[in-house]
Amino acid sequence: MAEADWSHYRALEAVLSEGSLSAAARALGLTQPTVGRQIAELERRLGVVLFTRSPQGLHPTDVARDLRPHAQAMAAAAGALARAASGGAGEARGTVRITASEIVGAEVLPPILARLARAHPGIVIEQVLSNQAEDLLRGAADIAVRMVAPSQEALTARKIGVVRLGLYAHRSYLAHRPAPQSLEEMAGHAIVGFDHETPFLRELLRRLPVSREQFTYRADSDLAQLAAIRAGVGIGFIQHAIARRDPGLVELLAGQLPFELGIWVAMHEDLRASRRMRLTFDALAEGLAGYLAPPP
Amino acid sequence: MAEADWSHYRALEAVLSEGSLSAAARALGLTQPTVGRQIAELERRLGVVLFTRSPQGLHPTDVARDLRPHAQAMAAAAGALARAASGGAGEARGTVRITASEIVGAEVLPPILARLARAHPGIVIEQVLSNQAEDLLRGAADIAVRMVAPSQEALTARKIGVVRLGLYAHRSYLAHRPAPQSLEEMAGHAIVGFDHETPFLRELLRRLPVSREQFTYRADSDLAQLAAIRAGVGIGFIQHAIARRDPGLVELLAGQLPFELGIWVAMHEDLRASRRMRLTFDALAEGLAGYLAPPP
DNA sequence: GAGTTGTTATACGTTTTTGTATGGCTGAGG
DNA sequence: CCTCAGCCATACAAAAACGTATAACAACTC
Repeated sequence: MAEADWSHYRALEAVLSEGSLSAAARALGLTQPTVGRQIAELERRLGVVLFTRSPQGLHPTDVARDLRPHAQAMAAAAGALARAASGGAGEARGTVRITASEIVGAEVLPPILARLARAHPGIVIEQVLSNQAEDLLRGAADIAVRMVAPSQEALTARKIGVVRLGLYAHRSYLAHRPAPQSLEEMAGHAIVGFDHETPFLRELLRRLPVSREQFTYRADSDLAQLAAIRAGVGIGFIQHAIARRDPGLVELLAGQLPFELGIWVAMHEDLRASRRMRLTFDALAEGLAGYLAPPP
Repeated sequence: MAEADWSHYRALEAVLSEGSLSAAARALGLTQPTVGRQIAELERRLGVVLFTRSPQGLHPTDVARDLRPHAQAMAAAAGALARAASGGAGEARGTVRITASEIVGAEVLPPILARLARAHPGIVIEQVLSNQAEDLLRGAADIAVRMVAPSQEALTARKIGVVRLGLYAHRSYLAHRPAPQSLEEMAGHAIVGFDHETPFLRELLRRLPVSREQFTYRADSDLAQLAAIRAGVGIGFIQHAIARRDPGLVELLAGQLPFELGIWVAMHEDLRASRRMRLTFDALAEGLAGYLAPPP
């Protein structure tokens, strides 16, 4: 089996991600004929048809779909390598890629990262906001802030504490609908919730007398949900510390529905050797601990 | 940060593995000036010094050492990609890479794989014999036979059963030393054991009244240990099913020291879509079950 | 239906990369 | 001490890859 050029794998990954030769060429800083030739050469080397050509783009074959996770793993590793090289091990300089949930990344981390940036101007932060936790080992990110315990080995993880959640609605919603006074009264209300099944959602449905049909607003994006609650679309869960910032939000059934999630910071243990990784890890742990501490 | 050519990463991985530009060039099927230029270009792009040149080869800097795991991750993913492309998903054809311990790979698997090869001549088997279990997710192997429960997510694992171990020595050893009749009499004997600390070794030391100093023969290779016991060097643990094949081996303290290990077959769940992967997985599971079943 | 924007495919000149052929250097073995 | 085998660096010609320009086609907008 003739080992193919790794550059061709990169072209494959780009075409699979972007959906066409032209788009992949733009993403890679190359031209469309070049990417087209690389794909053709790769097909020749592998002895496999990867795409069916069409004027509105390429259509990946089953084989190409099978190859995609491997190509993405290569891309993740390549990114991790470039980041690792972006600063000497002993310097507070270089790039650090952080993954966190959308809520945490947009509502909680910014002030923490701002302090870090002031203290260490040489550190460049890249944020990846997603609810998928799968990618620390693959190198898609260096440090993760997660609401589930990191189960994987070879990870340095620290549990920071727990975030408490409560049910909230905006005044504008409560102007039309009386606030529920008990769990039972939730039955008729509009609820802002998730589109896809998640462990969090299953736990929620187990404890609340609501049905899926009551989720009158659904969005995969937690930030969109938060915005929807703030806009008065319906009732939903918000972290207390975030809800407190908006005086228009009213807590419902206070104390009747205790809900909390653990919060962890994790990174690959190999990265402890790097000063900027340790600094960022510690800044996140310390900053999140301050966020969790109840206000005076 | 100018994204570097992935081919240069490949050159970096090869130079780190092989130790010199010339050796890397041979491994890659290129020439020494080419690899040298690629490394120089990579250093320029990353803005980092990777190697200190010397007449007896290159010496990697600290930075290069930090980059190595990422480069290896890329190499593993590239290999997995090439294997995935080596046969259509629906065909019993292509390459499958199996990792197992040395003992299992050399003593147990061959007949199982021989049956598989007869039934499906299109499947090409690559074996990696090592005691490190870390590499299924990274793509360094497709299927693993392991003596520890696979803890990682995204893995399809099946527990086959348990292998029972016993203490054995060869007749030629017992000709000079009387066979121990109790655990206490083990104290003076020569023991064939492991060089490095392993979970297995710690468990062993906990249960046996022996000290590290009694390990008169140490080897990291389990196969070397097995050969040493067969040659009469000393006493050691062997799987019953393997020991039974050599009439010169005598079991010691039979029944007094029950020792067993679970055995699992695992692969990444993405690979279930491939027919040759499923076939190999099932052949391993079935063959190992037959190996574990006690003879009539 | 004409025009715009998207796509892939092909032809050709140029740039870049690669290989071959060197030379110089160090360390091991006779 | 000398030779030999390993290594890296450099010079130059050959080969491969790249970009530009262009054609052909589909879909969507006006």
